[in-house]
Amino acid sequence: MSALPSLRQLRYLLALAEHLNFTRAAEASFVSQSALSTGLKELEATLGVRLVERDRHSVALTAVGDEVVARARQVLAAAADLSEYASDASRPLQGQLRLGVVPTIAPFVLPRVMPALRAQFPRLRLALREDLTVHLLERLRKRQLDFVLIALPFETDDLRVLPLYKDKFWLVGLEQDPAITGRAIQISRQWTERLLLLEEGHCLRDHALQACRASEVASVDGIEATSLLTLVQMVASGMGVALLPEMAIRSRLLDHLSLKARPLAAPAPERVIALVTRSTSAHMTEFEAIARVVIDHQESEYP
Amino acid sequence: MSALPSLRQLRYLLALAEHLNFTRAAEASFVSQSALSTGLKELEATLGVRLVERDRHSVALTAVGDEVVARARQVLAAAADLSEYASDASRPLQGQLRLGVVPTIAPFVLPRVMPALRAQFPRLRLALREDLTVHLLERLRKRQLDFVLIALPFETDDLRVLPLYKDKFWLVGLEQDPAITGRAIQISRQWTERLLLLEEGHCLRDHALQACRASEVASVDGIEATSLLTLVQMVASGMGVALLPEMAIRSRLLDHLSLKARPLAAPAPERVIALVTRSTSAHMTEFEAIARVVIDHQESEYP
DNA sequence: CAAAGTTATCTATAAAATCGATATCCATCC
DNA sequence: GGATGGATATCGATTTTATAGATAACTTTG
Repeated sequence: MSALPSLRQLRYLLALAEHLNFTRAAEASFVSQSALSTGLKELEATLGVRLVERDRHSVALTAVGDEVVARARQVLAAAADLSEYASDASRPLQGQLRLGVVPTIAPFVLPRVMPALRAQFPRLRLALREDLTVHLLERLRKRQLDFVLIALPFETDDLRVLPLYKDKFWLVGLEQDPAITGRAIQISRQWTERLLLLEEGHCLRDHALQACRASEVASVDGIEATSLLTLVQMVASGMGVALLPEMAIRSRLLDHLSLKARPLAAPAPERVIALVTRSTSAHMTEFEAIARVVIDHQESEYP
Repeated sequence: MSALPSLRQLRYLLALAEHLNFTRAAEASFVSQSALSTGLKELEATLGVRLVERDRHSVALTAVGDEVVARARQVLAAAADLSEYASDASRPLQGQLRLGVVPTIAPFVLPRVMPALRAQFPRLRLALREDLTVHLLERLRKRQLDFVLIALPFETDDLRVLPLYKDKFWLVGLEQDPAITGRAIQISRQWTERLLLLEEGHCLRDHALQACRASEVASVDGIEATSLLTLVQMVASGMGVALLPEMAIRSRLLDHLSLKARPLAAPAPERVIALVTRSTSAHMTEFEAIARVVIDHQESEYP
């Protein structure tokens, strides 16, 4: 078996992959251009394969280089997590951690979970970030976040995913909407054609489409909502119906809006709330603890 | 954030964890004892934490040390996989790979799968190893195996698990056994009390017990079989009944034995055949390819 | 065709890892 | 109690590795 590359060499490779320029990559790594150049040359020698094409005037990764970069990221992240774990090991459940939450979960989960966490782990500081799933997962991989609370199904490849609980979708429309009758609603053209959606990028949009077994819905005049709040407002002004997660309904989002909400007939489509972290995260203790608290503090008020 | 440890230091730590003796760990790492000693001291300095207790006359890992060792293993395995990937990248689907298969799967899957693999990838050499699940997974983690074919459910934490297909359990007993009647058998005391099992360690034993919703079964005179073949022979000599995977039945294991086999009533207990590898494996292409072939060559003969 | 920008290479130097020898510690044996 | 064997830590010298700075070679741009 060939010798292992050094972590330093892998760092150089990442810097180069980011800047695609030896000089600037060297600056970013706080070494001279020549150091980075020889470092990379050695890396290619140890691996016995060309990682970057330096033809003409531009630097580009080879196909193998691309994959090696991805793997190098993992190796370095795991090493950094090891280091972080070791430094923090003596004092768990305190210090600052960074939690990302998707906008279609945050407003319904955080108001209950955050106070509970503060009460249970007074020395734990959680920095919050609200963003789309893809962005959160990207930051998680880059070690800019420690945990992420999202809704499955979602592609999470090599991450540690802990499903917490299910969250069914309900149909929401005007009180007088004739398509919304009975105790449980069947999927029907009567309302899927009037389905309002969040704009592209929100997982809830995709989940709603999956629920209707449609990849495309003729969105009403091409208008899409930018948040659950605006989505509800659009329903309230009679533009159509929407599929909302049960946790949103239970949070009294619809109060004073002359809307009605009904569960969907079995098998009711649902999303799964899950907590995600890197599989090498330094904070598995906190991960488990937060998961526990989120599970124990689900919305329980009925509308 | 603190600096990263070097891979060399992590290797020293692993050697020390294995030998629990600086001198011998140094020998195993082909360096002098002083090199390993200072290397380890530096590692503890970078991480800012004590990893080994050197009190009295013996060396022992601290709690943090234990976890760091586990993480170091991952980091080094990922780095080695990166290296292996890069070296092999130019020529996939050839060369030697090592596949582990559990004894309760191997005889029914390999006779079909191996020829198919040879036909499809003539330049791929597969070294085979038959062993219990725990041993196979251990070897997989140590990079002594590349892929492992096992039956779920099984604890596989950070490994990459690809479920392939389901394999239902059938009840097998003497042809004249009165407990085996009708088209689908219910779970009943009538036969669970006479259930014969493989010896401790075989996943099939645990799966059979789960199927009967019992953690303990009064094994007949404490006698347990060491392989599926001997298990069947024990059933044939009237010692009791057994739960066998459908793939075993389909493989004509029972021919000429005056035994009968019946499926269990829904929800029929089943195991899931799965292919497993390290999440950082250098051979994802081959992993997918082998998975495909295994799926495409299930047993299809009915008994 | 010069200017600006890029990467590779060379040399000297600085940093690190390593070795071999030795100091130190500790349990045990006599 | 003192010698002994087996262990780890430390020291100084040496080798190996990484780095900076200068420069060459090359490309694109103006």
